[in-house]
Amino acid sequence: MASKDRILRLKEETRCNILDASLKIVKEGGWDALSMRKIADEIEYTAPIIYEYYASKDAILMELTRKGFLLLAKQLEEARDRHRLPEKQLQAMWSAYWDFAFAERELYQVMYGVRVSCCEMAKIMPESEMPMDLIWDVIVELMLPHVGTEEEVCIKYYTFWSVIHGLISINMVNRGNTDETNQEVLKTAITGIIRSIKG
Amino acid sequence: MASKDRILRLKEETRCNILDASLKIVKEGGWDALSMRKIADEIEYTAPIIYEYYASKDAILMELTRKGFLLLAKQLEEARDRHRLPEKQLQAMWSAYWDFAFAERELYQVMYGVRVSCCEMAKIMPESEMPMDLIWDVIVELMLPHVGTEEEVCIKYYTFWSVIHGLISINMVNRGNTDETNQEVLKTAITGIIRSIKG
DNA sequence: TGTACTGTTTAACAGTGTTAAATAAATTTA
DNA sequence: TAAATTTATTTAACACTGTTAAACAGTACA
Repeated sequence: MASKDRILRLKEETRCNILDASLKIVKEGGWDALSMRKIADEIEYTAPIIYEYYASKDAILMELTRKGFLLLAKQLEEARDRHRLPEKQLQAMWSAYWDFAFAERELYQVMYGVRVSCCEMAKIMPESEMPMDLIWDVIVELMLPHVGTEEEVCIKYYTFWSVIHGLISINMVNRGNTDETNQEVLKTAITGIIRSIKG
Repeated sequence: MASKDRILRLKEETRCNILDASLKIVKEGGWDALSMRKIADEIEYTAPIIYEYYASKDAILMELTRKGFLLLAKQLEEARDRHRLPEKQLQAMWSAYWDFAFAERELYQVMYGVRVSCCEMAKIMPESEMPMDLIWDVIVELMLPHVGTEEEVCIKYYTFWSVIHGLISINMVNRGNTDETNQEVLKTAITGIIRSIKG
């Protein structure tokens, strides 16, 4: 009867190995490199065996996503418990959130649907800078008569873009908020930043 | 010799048809549904013909990305030209940016690497709400003694999250900013929002 | 008319997720 | 212990993916 336990333990271990192997492959070659056969190679089995443990590739991604959220929650709690005042807590928590995103970059990607540049050279594409340039100019004008340094304008620009792009991403990937909430968030953020630019 | 022109015109048209067909397929079934054979079906050719016009599938995505940036830039310009004051211009431009993202949702996705929930049920996963709950609570506490409504807290939360998630996405998908710039943007935004919460 | 060239398709390769059938190993039963 | 049954694992296959090479058709030119 103890052998039943041992077998169950072994099964649980393989289940875990599959996740570990997946993450390893992704860390080495990105999410596109992840395939059932490569996972099988890594755990020294053949592909169909994986289906004894997970119903599909999606189920594996799902489990990794779940683990990601759990880990993030844990780190947020730890950050919170390092402080007493709510404002300090919030600051520490968002800082922990930021650190998590880059320490566990692959998990964050699958958790929030951030795809790393589908066509690699999108960054070398001059057209991709046109929207930025247009808005950049208006920010510069808004700061007049003070002539902002490149760094200053850059910070303003990215603050704007982050709010908008973040809100858009969240609405696209997850269920969306109500339209009113979105507009409220946008209005609050944008007018806030504009005020901060004008001093 | 005019026939040469006609043939060139036809080629240009097919080049364009390929893009149109691609976008149509994506709008109907999402980016995963896009395949060379389906594009070929749509333009009533066989798959290898596409390689006479685009070097690879990636090249097609790239061209769509380019068109996206051009369209976005155009709409930003139009928004700007509807106003005179820089602050009004900025507001209109970001509003146009927002509208573009959802009017041309597929283009926005390929432009900025926003993948729509890889494993569809991530939203039904209770763990995915743990990080939000943790931060939610601290925001509520920060607002004390005023007891915020659900809507109020929600707006604060999403304002925070948008800034952070937006900045993270941008850094992951494109080339990153310098660390100092990131930290500056983060600090500015977070302290700003915290201040606005405390009134 | 025959030759070169261009447009287009068929066939194939290597890869993907996934499933069904075949086989090997272990366990239970007689 | 030997046979029967169950479990673990693999091989083979299907339908799909992007991509390429070879075959075929059609047009233009000599």
